[in-house]
Amino acid sequence: MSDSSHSYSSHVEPSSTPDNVIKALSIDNLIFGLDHGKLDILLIKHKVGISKGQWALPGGWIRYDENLRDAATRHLHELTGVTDLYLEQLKTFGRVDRFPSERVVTVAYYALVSAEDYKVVAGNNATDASWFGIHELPELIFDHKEIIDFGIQHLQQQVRRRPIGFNLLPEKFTLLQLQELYEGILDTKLDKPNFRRKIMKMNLLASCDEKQQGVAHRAAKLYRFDEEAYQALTEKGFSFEI
Amino acid sequence: MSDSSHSYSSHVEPSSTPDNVIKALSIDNLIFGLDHGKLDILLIKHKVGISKGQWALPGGWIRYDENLRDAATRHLHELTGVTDLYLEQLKTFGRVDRFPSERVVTVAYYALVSAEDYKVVAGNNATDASWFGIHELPELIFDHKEIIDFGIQHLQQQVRRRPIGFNLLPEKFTLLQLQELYEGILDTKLDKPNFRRKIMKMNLLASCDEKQQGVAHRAAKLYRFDEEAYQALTEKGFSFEI
DNA sequence: ATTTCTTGTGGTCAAATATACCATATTACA
DNA sequence: TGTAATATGGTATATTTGACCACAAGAAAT
Repeated sequence: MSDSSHSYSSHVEPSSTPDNVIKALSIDNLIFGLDHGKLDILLIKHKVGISKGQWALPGGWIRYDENLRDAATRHLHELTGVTDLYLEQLKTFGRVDRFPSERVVTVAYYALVSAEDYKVVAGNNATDASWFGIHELPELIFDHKEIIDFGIQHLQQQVRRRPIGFNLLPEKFTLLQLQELYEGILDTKLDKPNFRRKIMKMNLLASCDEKQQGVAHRAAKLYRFDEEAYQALTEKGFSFEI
Repeated sequence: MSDSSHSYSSHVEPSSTPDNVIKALSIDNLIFGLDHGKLDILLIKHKVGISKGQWALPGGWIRYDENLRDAATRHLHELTGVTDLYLEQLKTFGRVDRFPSERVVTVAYYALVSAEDYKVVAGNNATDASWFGIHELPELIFDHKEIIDFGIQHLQQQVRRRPIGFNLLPEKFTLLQLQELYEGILDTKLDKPNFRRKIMKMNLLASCDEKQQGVAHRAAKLYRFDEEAYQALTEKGFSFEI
């Protein structure tokens, strides 16, 4: 691994900062996962630096010849093993005193994943990587708690207007799982028959012609999100809303 | 004026870049105005540097001891004379090749103003500053056109969900002005009676107990946006939607 | 004073949507 | 075979949306 892949936990010793990165500019990733209806966030522990041993969002420096999203993807992979997921820009955080002793502005990215689909392992620059419930977060470095709070608020708004919630579920899911997802994120109770009708009327779900296995009651049908149908509808001016 | 207030047009000669700023990180402001129902953007011409004589979004470097929004506000003031307005973060643009010869990431901010309320003058580091209709934009430096395109799309989405459109109007306005504003931004035609009812039902407008002056027809009532009422409603879970 | 023109304002009605609640079908498992 | 949990369909009512009509107001021109 080259020097420039060091996560920024090493940055607090200036001499160890790789010189092919943009100083004063970093990336932080906010990865949401869903575990039994509970919203989780992926955190890592830095291996070295002032923040060694402390929990943090997975992130690090940006290389001179690297686009922002590429840097985000790379750090996520190197720190947690998570790959193949689409990161969306959240916001840039730049309070003068957010980083100790130096001025560092960070661009935050976020994504939603099905926790069970992603194996999480501590990468080369992390001693630990794991999921935390949003109500059981440990102490975090810098302004990472602030980034998380902003991200949760953002998620609650976005999930109602864009079909991003599906990313939190496994590829095949039941309508009840989907409903519980929305109830979890939005912190409300929804009427089952009405919810089903609303979703089905959108024509965004494709039936898998399969049923749940091994449940102690009537098995539910499995559906998957039909990305193509969504694209087609979007071009016709369709707008998702829950 | 101190060195650090130089807009980044001077940055292309490295030796002239002030050293109390964060290199590789800049600000750009996207200021929307409304002129006779036409959406405008505020542009400036840099006084020096490689982009001298070319139109650009008003922006520049960020000082080490300066928060992002403060930097945005400062540059806007120094370049155009515009002051007292609330800038919102839009997005960060960081394509590797967006800036010539160096790697510069820029944080874009945006705001909406009533064009007639703001006198625009070229500041110390600009030879020119003026409004351009979004369909009559001149050639722009770097990726500023891309920033504008993203901003317009963002505006069209936001204007329907947040009462930000009012910022484009004078303090006192008529309902027809407001309707034309929405028709202009959203590029649609709206039914007058229905629009009025929808707006009035929100209880966000306070009557000024005044009427239009000097018009060749029945004078319309003047209203103003009731910021306090909006705050109160928001806390009760009200959500603005057009 | 009357006309004229543009805009403000109110009404209505059908269609679409949201919401609440009831009832029943299905099926894995004990 | 029963039971429990879930899927699924029905329906009646309130609310919202969208389209359209008609007329009142009032400033200016004649």
